[in-house]
Amino acid sequence: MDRFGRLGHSFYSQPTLIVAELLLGKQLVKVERDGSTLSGLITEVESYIGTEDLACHARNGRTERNQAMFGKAGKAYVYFTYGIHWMFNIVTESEGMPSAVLVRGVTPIDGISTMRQRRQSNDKDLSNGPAKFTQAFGIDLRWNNTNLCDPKSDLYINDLDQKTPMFVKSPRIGIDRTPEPWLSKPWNFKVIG
DNA sequence: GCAATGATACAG
DNA sequence: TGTATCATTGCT
Repeated sequence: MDRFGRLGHSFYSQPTLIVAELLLGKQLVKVERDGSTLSGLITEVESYIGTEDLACHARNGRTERNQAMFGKAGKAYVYFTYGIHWMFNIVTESEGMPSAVLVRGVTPIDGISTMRQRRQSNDKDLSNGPAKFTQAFGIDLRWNNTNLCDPKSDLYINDLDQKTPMFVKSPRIGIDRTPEPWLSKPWNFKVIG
């Protein structure tokens, strides 16, 4: 599982759009308390870049909710929204520059039976959305600020040493009230097929 | 097309 | 302290 190695801080500290593109096709892994493993290949990501980006949660500066984004690259920023859903982001750039990549979908690889238990859906809808994915993987506030680079952390991303798959760029999803030019920035990357 | 469901942010 | 909003999902 860990054969190709966990991605480290130097990977995540690259410019956000670079990290976002390179994350496509990488293997997101979570080790459960019982020792079993959940994993999936990242299929869709979205970038939120700094205080200038008016769609980014850090647009109004640091708050209790978004403080993880101001931390080191490679840490998780997890937040609750719509009263129901958890969202999982990976912090990018240098410390103090609040930017992150939202994981919006993965293709399940390991632990599919666990994902089926946690979600009541057909296999197609197991993890093909930002909150579907966190529910399938059991990710919530407890993973906020988790350092994905730490060899001891139960959540990390594995470099499979594969070429970045073909993908399309689109405007970001669900940010309708964001003013231009940020509304139209093609910062949603989605693998084709 | 819209309800669910509650934390967050900001106005007053 | 009140309330509009929300980086969504699932059902009608």
